[in-house]
Amino acid sequence: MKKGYHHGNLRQALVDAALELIAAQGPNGFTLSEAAKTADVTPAAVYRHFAGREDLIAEVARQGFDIFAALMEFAYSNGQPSPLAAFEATGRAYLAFARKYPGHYMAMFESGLNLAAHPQVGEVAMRAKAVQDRAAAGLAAQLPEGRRPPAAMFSAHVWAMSHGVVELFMRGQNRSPFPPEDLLETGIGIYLRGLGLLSPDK
Amino acid sequence: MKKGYHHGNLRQALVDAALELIAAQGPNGFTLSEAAKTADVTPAAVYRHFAGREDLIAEVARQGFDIFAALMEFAYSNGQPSPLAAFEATGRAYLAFARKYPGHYMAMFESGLNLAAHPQVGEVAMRAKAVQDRAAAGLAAQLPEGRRPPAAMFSAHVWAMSHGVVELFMRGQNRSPFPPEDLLETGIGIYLRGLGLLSPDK
DNA sequence: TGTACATCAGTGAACGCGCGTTCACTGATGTAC
DNA sequence: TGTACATCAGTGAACGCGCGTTCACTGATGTAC
Repeated sequence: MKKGYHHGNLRQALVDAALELIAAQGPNGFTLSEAAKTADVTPAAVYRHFAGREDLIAEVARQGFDIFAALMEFAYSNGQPSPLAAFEATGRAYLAFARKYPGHYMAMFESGLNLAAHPQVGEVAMRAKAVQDRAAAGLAAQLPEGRRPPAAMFSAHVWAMSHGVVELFMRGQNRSPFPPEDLLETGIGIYLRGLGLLSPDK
Repeated sequence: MKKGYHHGNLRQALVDAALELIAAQGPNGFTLSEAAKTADVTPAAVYRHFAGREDLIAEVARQGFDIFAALMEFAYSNGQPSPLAAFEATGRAYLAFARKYPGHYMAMFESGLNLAAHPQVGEVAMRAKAVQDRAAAGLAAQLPEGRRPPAAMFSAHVWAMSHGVVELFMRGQNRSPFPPEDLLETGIGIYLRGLGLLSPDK
């Protein structure tokens, strides 16, 4: 990390501080002042780099969606080696992201950030969502037309279960005898079998 | 509503005020002072009925779990007329509760309330969870033993999808072409088909 | 029924606190000559 | 290379605010005689 002007990379240092605080205390426990203190800087210094508190959270979320989109792209890898394998990989990537980047995840999905008020964030979020949709559509295309659910519905189901597993069993105080990763893997497996995309005896 | 002593039912009036504020501004937007003001009372008056801010939220959550448990009991109705019908009814009840009692739902699942620190709340929460588990177990019992997933896993899957649908598509800013109720109904339907509990051609 | 008294729900003022934000400033860095 | 100057990242003090909580109080209600 190069030390440039006074602090060097204060902007990113503040984002990192916010991430740490959000991960530790939740998206609403974090304060601008505390982030500044964590970065060894006066609260006023924050305003050289961000319009205010909300703008800082938005940047955290934006970086999160960016990483998330890249991870999903990588997992999906254009549907290779098969639509099914690619789809399952995105499911695993979702949970891996939530586990590895808890601060980002909370800023993205639990901070109540208004995406419409931050178009640049919304744009990156859309990019990530597009990967999920593509993965779902690719898999749905394997079904005979008559019994093919709309890809948007398909995608929503899987997203809902993924998000639910994260919120309830990875973040929350709810205990399950099964690790979140296993829960999601088996849950999606059963769901795909219901769609006829997995053989019933697997 | 009887007017008893000075205010009458200030305790419940405060709970109701909190519910209104939580539903409007989220579980962390609510403040003790604002709740007092909404109930036309000085903030200090709150301390005649609650130990503090957290205790008030806990009571909101407790009442929520109470209503929730009753609703689930009613929907389940001891597995009548059939395990499948009863199970599906609990799924619908979950979403109906989230829609009809948003303030309660948020206090219960989004406030970050520490259940361990409020044993009486945890107890009622457990009671609600027990209904879900019973519904899942009853349905799982219909499967041949070899291909029967643990009821706890089964239950977790459905809970995760339900919670995910609420958070993403009922509360959140995410749009789906399908109403949350339809999303959950179809999602659970496909899942049950995957378990072999619904015929594949329904 | 009427009076004196006890209770205790709610008041009003005050507290210390940390918050987000502003502003004039200062002093380290980069640049022109 | 050295000096004078411009830039602008971060400082330090101050602000108004609403928060949760405390405390001595008051006055409406319930009760004993």
